[in-house]
Amino acid sequence: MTHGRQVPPGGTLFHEGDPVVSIVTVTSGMVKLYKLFEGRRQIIGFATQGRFLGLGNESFHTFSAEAIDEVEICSFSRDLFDQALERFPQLTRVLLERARDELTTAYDQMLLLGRKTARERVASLLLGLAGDALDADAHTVSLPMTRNDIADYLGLTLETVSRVLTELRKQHVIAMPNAHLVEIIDRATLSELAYGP
Amino acid sequence: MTHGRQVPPGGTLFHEGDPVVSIVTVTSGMVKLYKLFEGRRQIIGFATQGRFLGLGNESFHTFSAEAIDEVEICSFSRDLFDQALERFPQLTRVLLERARDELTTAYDQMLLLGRKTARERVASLLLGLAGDALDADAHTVSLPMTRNDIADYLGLTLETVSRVLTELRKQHVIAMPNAHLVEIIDRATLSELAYGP
DNA sequence: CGCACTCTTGACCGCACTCAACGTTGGTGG
DNA sequence: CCACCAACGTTGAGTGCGGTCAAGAGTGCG
Repeated sequence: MTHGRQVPPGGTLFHEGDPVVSIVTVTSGMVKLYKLFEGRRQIIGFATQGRFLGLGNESFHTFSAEAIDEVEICSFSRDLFDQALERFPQLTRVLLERARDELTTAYDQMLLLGRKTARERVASLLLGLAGDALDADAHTVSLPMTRNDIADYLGLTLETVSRVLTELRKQHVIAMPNAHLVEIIDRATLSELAYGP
Repeated sequence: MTHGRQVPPGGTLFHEGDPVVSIVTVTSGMVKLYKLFEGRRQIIGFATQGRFLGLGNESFHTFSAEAIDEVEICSFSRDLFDQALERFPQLTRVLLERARDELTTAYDQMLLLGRKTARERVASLLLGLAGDALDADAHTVSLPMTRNDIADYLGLTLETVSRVLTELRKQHVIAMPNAHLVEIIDRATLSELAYGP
């Protein structure tokens, strides 16, 4: 069966280790995907409109998923999904391409987590979200997640995230109309921080 | 065309950004896969026997690959690979499954890089390599790579890696017949460090 | 209004990094 | 065969970036 659903902020879609009973796609809103270890949390990605959670065919979820704001999702039962794969073999290719994309971003994130400074990490996030936006070169970036979420995504603490944002603001690299909206003022500086010269 | 080749230690298989001209699998030896940023290096994985480098169909390599010890590889031309995908559609499924596996390990590594201490990172590496070994529960782990390679894989410095290994040795968690061979003595402690209780 | 939650800012701390010296090992050529 | 050297690994001393702890300032909701 296919089936739409609303999930309120903070609502759980599934947990790591849960058996995969249905394939989920995000219709609107933002979902955080994370893993836990000894009370510590690593957010491995933020999923927005159009994103598959998982790539089908796995038995258990390898991460947890939780709504950040009001989220709409669409679920297919595994059976239906598997039937679709039988009927439209091309679909496997599409999934493979998705997997490739996710691997590429995962590798980029490993570089960030292993080798970038706090400033560079925040700059990378801002440009990453700016690029994700529908309007490709948007000057404003929305940050619906909390500072804690950002920290757990970037391998930092919420205080460090806050300090870096303040610093970038004072240096007129960004402006912040409010705590969850960033205007990119000096994209060149941000880009050099995130990706080098 | 398909085509086997030997690569000496330190030899380059390809660089990040190079166009993908052939699909490469590792036949023997160990290859390090890495990305560079501003002179810093992040090793995203070590590939051993049987591993595909890349998952076909991408235009450019997303990481560099370099031999650690004496390596044998087998390359297929892209054309041949694409033909095989046409003829044996099931192959796409196999690739998708590989991609899933690599994503799972990438997510685990993101947790490690973002949220684990130096001790926990080294313990994770040792148990990871022990699990990779053909003999599943081998209690000796081979470390053909340098301390620098290990550091760049774990998001640490070579000095920290060396210090942690020394510490684990002094605490009789491991023994080291030589610098590139580790005997696991207290697997329980190692496992608790790496994966929690 | 009051409570709870988030964000910001400050003071201090500590884990891992940096810099430096020394030890070990393996390869090379006299 | 051994002296030399370069690469790698280990260890020590000191530093600093980001973490921890704590206080205060918004902000939104019942």
